[in-house]
Amino acid sequence: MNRFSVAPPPDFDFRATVQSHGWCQLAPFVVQENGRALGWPARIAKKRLVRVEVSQPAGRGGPVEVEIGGTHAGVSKPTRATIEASVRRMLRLDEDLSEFHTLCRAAGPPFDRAATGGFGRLLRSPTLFEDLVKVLATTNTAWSGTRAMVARLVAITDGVAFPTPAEVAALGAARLRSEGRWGYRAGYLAALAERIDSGALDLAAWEEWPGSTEELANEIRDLPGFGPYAVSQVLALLGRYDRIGVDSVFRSFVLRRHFPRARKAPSTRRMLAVYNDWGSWRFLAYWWEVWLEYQSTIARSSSESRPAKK
DNA sequence: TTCCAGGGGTAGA
DNA sequence: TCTACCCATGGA
Repeated sequence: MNRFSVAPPPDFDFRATVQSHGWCQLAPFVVQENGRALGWPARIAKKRLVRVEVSQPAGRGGPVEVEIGGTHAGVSKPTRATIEASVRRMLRLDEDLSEFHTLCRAAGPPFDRAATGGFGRLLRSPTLFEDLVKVLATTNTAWSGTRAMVARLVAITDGVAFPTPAEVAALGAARLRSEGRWGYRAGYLAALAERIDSGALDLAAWEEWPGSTEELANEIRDLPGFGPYAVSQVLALLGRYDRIGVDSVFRSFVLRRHFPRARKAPSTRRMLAVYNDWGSWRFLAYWWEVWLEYQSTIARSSSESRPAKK
């Protein structure tokens, strides 16, 4: 049996999750038209890969269908369990967003639509290591550079699936720089992989962190190359939304949306204060506004490019 | 060639 | 804690 389904929470929306941010565009993810399905090569044993594709054919609230390809034999129960765990992590099927959605309904338009649309689940990678690497690849580079760096990393290591920490560590900083073109980030990437591969850093502890966000943030901040922006992004991927990573997207968006008439850009503190009332849900409130603007941009460009009806 | 991106690091106030 | 400043590097 190479196909099974997973019951999601009633408000789960597959497309909204897949297209929640840029992750679906990064290798080795393959996204089907308009986020209908998401595929990736999954490692089920040291040397064994299968192709996994997930979708939600029945739409919001319907079952998530998981199809496993690239193998003639049926997959074993443990393999299926591994893949289901990955799918749950990536789509955040176990995350409770009811408090955020309650706040969204109370806030009125346009936030109420975040609740009805099942917004708030940011797509993750199968592993936290992969998420950390991808966050590092977003620092101080254009989005096109991020995509290229991640694609080259996959190409020069595993070639198909996202590499393990051991594979990245074995490559070393010099080749990550020369072949991966990770620039000055190459040293950070190699150090991260080595710390995990050697057992000095246990990412499993971060997934189930019992302490405060502050403590977890300090742990992440200890990674070379992870400054305030990257720490906040990782926290959001770990389900902690009380901080907003200040980057060029944040600055330009908040200036445009909340300070349209400002002669000079307000301070970072003033920009962040826009979302203070959202407390532990600041990041999702901010990202919902960004997401709405992005969706309207897409809608506008597609209606402009659509030929006029005769 | 210049400019800048989904910044990081550090010093000094 | 905040600001100013320098640094890095590939791609448009």
